[in-house]
Amino acid sequence: MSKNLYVGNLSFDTTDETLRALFEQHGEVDSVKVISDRMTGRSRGFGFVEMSSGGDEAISALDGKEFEGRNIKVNEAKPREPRGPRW
DNA sequence: GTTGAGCGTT
Repeated sequence: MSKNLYVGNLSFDTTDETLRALFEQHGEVDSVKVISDRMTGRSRGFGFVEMSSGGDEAISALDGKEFEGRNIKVNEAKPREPRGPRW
């Protein structure tokens, strides 16, 4: 079973590969996605990590820890919401 | 700097 993790307060220098490398130290990373504003292309400062195992360990180990100069927040992610009525 | 997206038919 996989676990979906939310990672917030990320540095704007953080990428999907750096995030993956960080989480792979505590479990099996199934997929990583760093969120960026699709309109501007700039970083939003947060991302998501899907882990096949060790997700719980990664949360307790990486939550509140400093990463790339920023204190990151890690916890289980919630289902994605609709993008909106129309934009 | 805080909870993702797709532009067309998965």
